Amino acid sequence: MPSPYNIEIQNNCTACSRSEAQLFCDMSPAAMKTLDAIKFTSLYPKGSILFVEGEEPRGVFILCSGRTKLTTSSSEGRTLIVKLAEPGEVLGASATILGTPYEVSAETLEPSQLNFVKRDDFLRFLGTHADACMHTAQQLSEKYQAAQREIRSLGLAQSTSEKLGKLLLDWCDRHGEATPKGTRIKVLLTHEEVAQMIGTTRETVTRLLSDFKRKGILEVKGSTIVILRRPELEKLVTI
Amino acid sequence: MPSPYNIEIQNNCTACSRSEAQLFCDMSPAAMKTLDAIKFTSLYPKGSILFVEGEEPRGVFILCSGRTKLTTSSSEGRTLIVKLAEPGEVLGASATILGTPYEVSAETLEPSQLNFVKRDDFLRFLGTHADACMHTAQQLSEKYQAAQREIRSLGLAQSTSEKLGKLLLDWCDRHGEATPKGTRIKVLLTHEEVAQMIGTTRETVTRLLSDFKRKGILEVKGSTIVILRRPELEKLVTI
DNA sequence: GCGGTCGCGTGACAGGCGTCACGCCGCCGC
DNA sequence: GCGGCGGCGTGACGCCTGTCACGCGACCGC
Repeated sequence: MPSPYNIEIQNNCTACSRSEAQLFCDMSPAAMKTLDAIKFTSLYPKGSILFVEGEEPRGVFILCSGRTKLTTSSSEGRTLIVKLAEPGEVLGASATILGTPYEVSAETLEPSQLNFVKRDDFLRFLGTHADACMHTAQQLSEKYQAAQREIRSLGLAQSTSEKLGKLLLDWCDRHGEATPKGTRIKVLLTHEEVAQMIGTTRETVTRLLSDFKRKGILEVKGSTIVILRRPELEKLVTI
Repeated sequence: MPSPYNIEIQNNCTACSRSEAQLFCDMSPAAMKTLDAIKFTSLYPKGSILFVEGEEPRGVFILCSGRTKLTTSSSEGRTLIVKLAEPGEVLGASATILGTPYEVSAETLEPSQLNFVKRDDFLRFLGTHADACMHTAQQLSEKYQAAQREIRSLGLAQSTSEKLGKLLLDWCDRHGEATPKGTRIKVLLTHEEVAQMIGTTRETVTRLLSDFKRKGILEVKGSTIVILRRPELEKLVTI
């Protein structure tokens, strides 16, 4: 069956093939059944805004497929990309659990499938399914540790090139494809967005990438980057 | 009974007077009883190191009294103070839950009472007491949100004066005492440590505080600061 | 009393990077 | 084809702030 946005819809968590891999998709059959009953599955086009920083928490979004960027903005309009969320992650959990406003905004970067669970349903779900609660605690622990790494990177880096280098190394490790020449990564973000990930400006990102090219550390072809000399890059990143 | 370090020991969580106020100290009687059975209460002098970034997780520390600083360090020896933990907080929970290395180091800033719970005991405790698991999820949510605020502050601030201003306003709201002249806060950190909280150097902190004094925004007497013109300070902080 | 240590204040200097400005290229709709 | 637009490349300039250096006062142990 053809579906909008060209992605395959998975309507049934119990039968979802991602079960083994993803943290939140790996629970007892009873919990899965309850989750199936209270969730609302939807497809969102690229650029959909799931929730906005400061809103009262309506509930959680479970990311099934696609990628979502989590951002926070200053009153002057500067934006920081806090995290790129990937399938299996739960978005808005902390705000939903505590009843405090969403602390970040969430926007899909690609056409994505998400399961929405209303706040009341989610809290009742956690209260009645011990393993779901435990899974949520694990998810929150991971989110906390990821945030901690972000703090390290933002707070301890000596220079912007260090931050950019670290980001590239991160992407290599998580999405890189090995090639004879080096590791290839596909950057689906604009320079502007890369800048927002490391708290700098577009111009600086452009200049640093040119620097790296000039030094023979990497190669840029359209939206793909090939890291030619990883050791050189690692030398720059001492965090 | 006189105790070491001049603080009052509370050996019994069930009878602890902090019960109502603190998140983790407010659970069902059954859970409290179990917690009492598995915890080890100790007093630590100022400067005690509870755990170090990178260590395998031995378990969690529940902070009963005193303050603890959580830090992370770069390979070059630069240190960032990630958070000042206060009574009622659980330290090391995320690492303990996930079985990953502690992501920060913890060191007491004052003589402190802590309850230690071994990893196995803690995990079993969460598995068998639904409300304890829920409380932990709430704790983790709070820690995550605090980390998120830290990211905002580090990543979106335009200048160091903005970060210092924000820190001072934070302290005012949380520990400030109103006086006729303004809000008085007691800074129990050295300039060096303040610098480590906002990712800058001691000299810059000294200079900025002098600036603020010169502008009549605040007054420094030893380790106490009186904020005289809060609106001025808020104008500097636009995050 | 006195040397050592620790925390604070301040000056000089260099350079990284944010800001502004402009030009180029590829893509899209009409 | 062509105008508009979004994304990228690059130059000039200036400020913030990190770095190094030195001095001063407070406190402590001997």
